[in-house]
Amino acid sequence: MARIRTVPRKAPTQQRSRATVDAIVDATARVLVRDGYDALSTNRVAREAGVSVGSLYQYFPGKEALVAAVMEMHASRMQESIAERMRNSAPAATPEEVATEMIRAMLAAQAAEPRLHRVLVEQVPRIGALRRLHELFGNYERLVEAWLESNSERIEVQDARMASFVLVAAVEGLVNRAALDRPDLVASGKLEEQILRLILAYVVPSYVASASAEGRYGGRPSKA
Amino acid sequence: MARIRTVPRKAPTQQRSRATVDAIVDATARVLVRDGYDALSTNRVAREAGVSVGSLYQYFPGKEALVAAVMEMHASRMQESIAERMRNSAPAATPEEVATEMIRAMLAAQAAEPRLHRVLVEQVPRIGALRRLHELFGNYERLVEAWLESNSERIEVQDARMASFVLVAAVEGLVNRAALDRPDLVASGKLEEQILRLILAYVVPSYVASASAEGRYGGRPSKA
Amino acid sequence: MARIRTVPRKAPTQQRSRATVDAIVDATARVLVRDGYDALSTNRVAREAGVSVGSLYQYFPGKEALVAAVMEMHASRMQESIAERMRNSAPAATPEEVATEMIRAMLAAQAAEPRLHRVLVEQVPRIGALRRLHELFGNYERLVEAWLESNSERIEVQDARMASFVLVAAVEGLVNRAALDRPDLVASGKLEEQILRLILAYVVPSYVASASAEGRYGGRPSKA
Amino acid sequence: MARIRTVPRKAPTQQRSRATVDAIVDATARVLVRDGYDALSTNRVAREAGVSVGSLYQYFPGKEALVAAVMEMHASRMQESIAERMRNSAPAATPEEVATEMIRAMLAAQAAEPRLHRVLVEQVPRIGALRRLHELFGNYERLVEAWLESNSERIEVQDARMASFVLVAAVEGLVNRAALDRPDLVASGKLEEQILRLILAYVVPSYVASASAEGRYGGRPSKA
DNA sequence: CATGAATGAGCATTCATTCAT
DNA sequence: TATGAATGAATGCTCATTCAT
Repeated sequence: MARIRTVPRKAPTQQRSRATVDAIVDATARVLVRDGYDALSTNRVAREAGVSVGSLYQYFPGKEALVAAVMEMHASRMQESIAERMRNSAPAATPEEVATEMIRAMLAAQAAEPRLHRVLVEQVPRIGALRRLHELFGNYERLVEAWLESNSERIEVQDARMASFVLVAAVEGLVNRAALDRPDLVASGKLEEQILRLILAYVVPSYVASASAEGRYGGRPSKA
Repeated sequence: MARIRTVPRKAPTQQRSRATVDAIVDATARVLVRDGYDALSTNRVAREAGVSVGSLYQYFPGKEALVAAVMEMHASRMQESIAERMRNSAPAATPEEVATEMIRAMLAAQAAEPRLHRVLVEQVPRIGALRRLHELFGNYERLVEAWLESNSERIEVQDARMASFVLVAAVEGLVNRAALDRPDLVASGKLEEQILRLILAYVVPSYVASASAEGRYGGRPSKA
Repeated sequence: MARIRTVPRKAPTQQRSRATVDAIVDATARVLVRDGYDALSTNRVAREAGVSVGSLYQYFPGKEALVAAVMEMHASRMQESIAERMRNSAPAATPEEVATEMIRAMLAAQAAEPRLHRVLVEQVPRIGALRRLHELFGNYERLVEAWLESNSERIEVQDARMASFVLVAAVEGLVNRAALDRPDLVASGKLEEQILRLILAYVVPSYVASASAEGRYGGRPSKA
Repeated sequence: MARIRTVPRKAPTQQRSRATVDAIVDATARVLVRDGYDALSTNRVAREAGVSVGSLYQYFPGKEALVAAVMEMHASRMQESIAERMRNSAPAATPEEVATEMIRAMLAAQAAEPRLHRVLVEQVPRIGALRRLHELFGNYERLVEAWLESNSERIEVQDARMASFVLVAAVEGLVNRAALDRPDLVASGKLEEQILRLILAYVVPSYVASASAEGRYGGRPSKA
């Protein structure tokens, strides 16, 4: 497979070109959502953007670069959305509250542009364009890791790094699958509840053990 | 996008036909592994199979159908591999043993043809052929649900159906991500251990709470 | 500059494809003559040949290969034309007669398809396609060299190899220029006469010296 | 092929314009040498010249005009170089000396910018721009004709006009072919020697006849 | 005059698909 | 049934040229 450049050819300096680039990126997102990755072509995007192919190639060396730009845009927005939420959350909070906040952030970030997110995750082949999304998940992992370590005295896992990978990967898969197959769980808030249980049980089993016994987190109320 | 048929045009009845079809499917798998989904074309597959394009079209209506057939083959083998394992496991076993067995089956199924599996998971989501894999996971869910219900007296979850969805989705995401980004965790067996902890902690927190205190499942040994 | 293949992709086996290939080569020659090398494109040739682009690409990997095929055809015909003439010439002949025969062969070969020859020589860039023509001239040189050596006792040059290069290159240039700028000289037979003088004077000055004094070869009749 | 203008759109009057035009022509020559005729594009030349495409089009109507300008420049320099040499040569000289001087001038003119010359001769014939070079050779012919006539009493040809055509065309072909295929002959000076023999033998066979017998001009020393 | 963003016709090339043999 | 020659729509991409700023 030939090396593929995903870097924009040149930075648009004038105002007019800035608008062109934006129109192209937006058009790419639209085509991606409407027709899917395989049906996306430079000519189609150009037409959709109301721009000539030539102009498109002035800024993007090809299909991959277009998708990479959309990916970048989407990842930035998700990132920002999450950062925003974290900033606004109470400074001193229980692990449970922090975890809840993170899960909600993750769900909200995906919920902003659900169809675009779906296409991006589902259809974009594992090319360079996904790197940006990997970074994003990497950031997540580090956030989770930090959270685990800052609560080390109450946490019951040894390897915080591995644990953060396990958690983020599991939650990611769960959220994506749910978005596809069980939107009802997302809407009803049950997904959130169950993810919370999954996470907390993994991290502090003893805590959930007692909470579950009281019927929280979808646990079975103890008979006694 | 035009409606795409992924169903074989006719079932091969004679023996020679059967051999032709097999040769084509095998060739597709080979091309898929060697060159990737994008480089796959009907002409190339036909050449690889030592068959004329015309013959190929006699049995498969197009590219998608080829990949679907490979997917079907792969999913069947995974299914069979798992069923086999489950049949061979002891009839009366602890939840822990059953869960371990299921996780191992899942990992083993993927490990059988790792490169094909990777291509299928990475590149094929773009087309509808992934549905077959989803079915497979649907089967999983029912298996897990049955397991949960047959152990209902010891299980600490209320809604077995939802729990099975949560578990399978989480594990699926985890296994796929790990296969792509952390093969080391798979190889070392740590992934298996952590998945086990994730599952059991979710299902029977109290059980893990005590086990974790003893240092099992990557838990932190209690100081006492 | 990327490596360019000029080799046909596959040999046509069936009768139908043989006709297709011929149609393509003929169309290439026609386009070459009518529109020139730069205006030649695969699509245009295909249209001219009444064939689809796809068919063209089945046999020729690109523009260069098309031109190479035409070149091959033309060179073969020239070669054959020359060989024919040489075979038919008297076995025992004076150097003068042999030289005359060779010059006539060269002129006749070019005269067969003058416009195609002109385009080929003038416009085709120095790519692989010209190699065939170089071979042809190489053959000429060897022919001339052999002639020089077989007449060594009367010939007044030392290095037959270099002399043959000088002769062929000079005559080639002369013939081409004359074909372009002085067709009158070609038609009147004066070019032939002058080339003969040029060659013979170079090879056996003493011979021409006396002949020229008698007014042959465009020489000035001696006053005496 | 559409009619192509190769004439500059307007003559640059101001000094700044003059500099711009020079920069463009120089850039064209550089691109021609570095990348060849096919890779030459107006945008590329503009970039190379540090000028905007718009400015380029202010002075040159297109790609062909650029090359024509370079050709013009190159031809002028060759012309000048030759005139210079002729002026500096001794007024009363033998035909041999004059011929030698002319050949040297021709070779030297080509040698001044060998790579540019090569590109121009090899790749540019395709467009009309070569006409300028033909003019140059026309000038040569007139020079040679004059020389022949001023030595009419010693020259052994009748038609000086035709003879000059024959000589210039033959030498042109020889020099070009040698530049492409036998640079060794050029470097060693043997080409010069052979051209001299070719010319003189054609013009004054009797002279060469005796000289050749003494082993000059690559002749075979007479046994006696 | 200079700039460079924008244009779009046109080119090379591929590939799913058909159908005469 | 099998073959493979033929098709042509569609894709990625370039570049000469224009024109608003």
